Amino acid sequence: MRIGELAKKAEVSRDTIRFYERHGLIHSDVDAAAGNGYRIYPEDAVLTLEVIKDAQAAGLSIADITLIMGQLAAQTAEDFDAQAFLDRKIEEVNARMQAARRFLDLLERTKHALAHAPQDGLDALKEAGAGNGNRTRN
Amino acid sequence: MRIGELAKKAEVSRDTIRFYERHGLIHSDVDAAAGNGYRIYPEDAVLTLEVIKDAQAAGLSIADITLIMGQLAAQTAEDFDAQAFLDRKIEEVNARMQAARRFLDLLERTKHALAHAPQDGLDALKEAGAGNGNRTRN
DNA sequence: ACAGACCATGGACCATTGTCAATGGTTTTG
DNA sequence: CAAAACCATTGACAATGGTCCATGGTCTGT
Repeated sequence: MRIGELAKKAEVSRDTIRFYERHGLIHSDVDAAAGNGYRIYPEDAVLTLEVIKDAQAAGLSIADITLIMGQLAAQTAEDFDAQAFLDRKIEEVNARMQAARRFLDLLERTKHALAHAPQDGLDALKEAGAGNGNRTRN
Repeated sequence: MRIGELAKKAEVSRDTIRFYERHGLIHSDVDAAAGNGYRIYPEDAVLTLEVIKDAQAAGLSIADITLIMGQLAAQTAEDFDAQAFLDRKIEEVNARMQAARRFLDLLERTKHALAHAPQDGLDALKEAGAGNGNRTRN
């Protein structure tokens, strides 16, 4: 499909697609038959773009995602590196999710505090870390 | 405490603390007694910095965090706005966590695929979205 | 055939989130 | 007391993740 269709389906801008392509995250090839220089993207590019969104939400950089999407394909034998890399990323994402969970709790406590005692909505923030046994410190 | 101590305790750089302060995320006042222009930070700034880290991991921008940390304190009566704002942020964080969870699954499947059949570690990526009933599309 | 929508390429531009360097003063410590 | 470590302020620099613009070609509907 052409870039506009892909952009619409994946709900990203054409420019974003081109940006990702420049960074090796997705690929296309020129429509040789048509000879107009237009690029053709495979159907699964939609899926790829959605995975990229998820990866970004998980806090990974474009560079990381490129490694995962691309370098993994080119496993010549350094699967050790790939495994280690994946393990590191998995840990990172887990850590980030735990932090996000803590923050979500805080937001919710703040919201309820605000609903029940509007005069000091900051109490939840002030007592952050108390009341939830989740925090694993250092 | 002074900036260096805070930086050490919260494990961020002095410059980061100053950056946050310029953006209204944390506050200090000049040590009037000493008269040397040094700034003094309250003890709970350590906690504040940790909350900021969590919030960032949850995907919030400095501007958002500033709103939550600061504007909430100044509830003059527009608690409606504050509630709505919190609700929006809570939803955002939830969405991001779900995305992160999806991506984490993908990473783990990729890892196992790589361990068991090194010749095509990309299979997990290719079948992304299949096999996990989590995805709520559009 | 002509307007309006689409495409490519290249480079400029932007916001966000810091980091670093320069300059000059203060405190601590051996 | 002198060096090392700390502090403040200002402003430049940098990486990341896009977005926008200019230019020029192509396609599609009427």
